[in-house]
Amino acid sequence: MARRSDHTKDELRKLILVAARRITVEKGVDALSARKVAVEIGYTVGTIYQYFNSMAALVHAMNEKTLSALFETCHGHTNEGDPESKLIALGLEFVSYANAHTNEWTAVIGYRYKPDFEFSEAYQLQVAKLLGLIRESIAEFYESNDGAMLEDARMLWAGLYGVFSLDVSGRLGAGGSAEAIIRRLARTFVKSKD
Amino acid sequence: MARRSDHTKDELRKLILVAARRITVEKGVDALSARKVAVEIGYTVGTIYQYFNSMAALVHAMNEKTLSALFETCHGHTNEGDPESKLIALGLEFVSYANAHTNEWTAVIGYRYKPDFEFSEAYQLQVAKLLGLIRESIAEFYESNDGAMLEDARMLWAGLYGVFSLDVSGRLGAGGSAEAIIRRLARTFVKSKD
DNA sequence: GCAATAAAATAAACAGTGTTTAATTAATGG
DNA sequence: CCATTAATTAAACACTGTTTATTTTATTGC
Repeated sequence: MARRSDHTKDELRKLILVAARRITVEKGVDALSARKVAVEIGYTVGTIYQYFNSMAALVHAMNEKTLSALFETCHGHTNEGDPESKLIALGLEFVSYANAHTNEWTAVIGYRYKPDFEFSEAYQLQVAKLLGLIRESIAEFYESNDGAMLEDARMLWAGLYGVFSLDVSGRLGAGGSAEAIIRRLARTFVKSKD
Repeated sequence: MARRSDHTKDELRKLILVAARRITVEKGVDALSARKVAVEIGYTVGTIYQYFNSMAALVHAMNEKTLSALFETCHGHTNEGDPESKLIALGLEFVSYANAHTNEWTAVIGYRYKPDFEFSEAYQLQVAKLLGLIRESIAEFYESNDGAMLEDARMLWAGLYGVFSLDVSGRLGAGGSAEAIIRRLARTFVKSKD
């Protein structure tokens, strides 16, 4: 069997990504392998490599979609009230998404790319969009074109990132709750702006 | 060759850990394997498994030592001045350690244990000690036995953790500097306490 | 419609991985 | 010195990512 035309290139690419996601969701990103994907879609390993140069590239593409899904979930749900409420709402959305999609999220924050791996434009855009959500929620503290806003947003992003990294990997330690920390983070930040 | 007595059990355990660290430092934790360790110390794979139940257990033991080394580096260097200075000093020590020992640190924050893996007492103690450093640096804001101190310390720990997770894995994004974020984090926190 | 070309898929291989097993050898206790 | 016990090995199993040559099909030009 060779050069079948069961699927167009686009379809096949999508098939691969869907299968990779299913495996990741069910068994975790460590259980993801080219052969398993191939079997699931009824092709062989070689075909996977025609569409993705490496497993890292496949994971990367999958992760980009995960980020995009997170954005779509949060977008809109976090635009009401004062900055503190908005920040908390956003943070809690993040964490609840991370917990509802543990394995996918573990892939996003935990997959170790080789040092020379280059993140795609599309991927970086998704990250920027999430950062944008944070910026929106704190915008009223700044005049337009205030560089401090971006830096504060980055700080908050790092804070949130730390929380759900620790949370998802079970490293928060006894007694620490992601929700409590996020509330405190938002509270602290807003207070500092008085 | 079997049952040699070239080394005592303790020596051998240490040999394994040292070799594992060398490989991790030089090539990264992804290049670490039981066989490579075995070759480096002149034994075979099976022997490694007599001392560690799994690769995860070996990495875990190595990581514990990395945390301990970080603590020793930071301890003492961060006890002068106002809380903001202390916090910044501590954060910068963390990040500079992480950058000077990228591969070891990547192993600490990036190694994915299986969901049922249990962290050792000793390991959790090391984490607690680092958290303790943060608590010390902010202690003067609280009366003794104030539960808020622990929660604030956890929040700051999450923030720092986020910063060097993003930093070490190159995900801070263009223009973001770990140092700048840490300064801002400390500044923001202290300001919220006015 | 048919031959030449290009493209997609496969099969098979390579060198490695974590982990387990039985067999072997050496040190130890009597 | 001999039986026992414990440490070490060798070998195997079922995987992994990745690359290669080969096969088969679809597409193109005539």
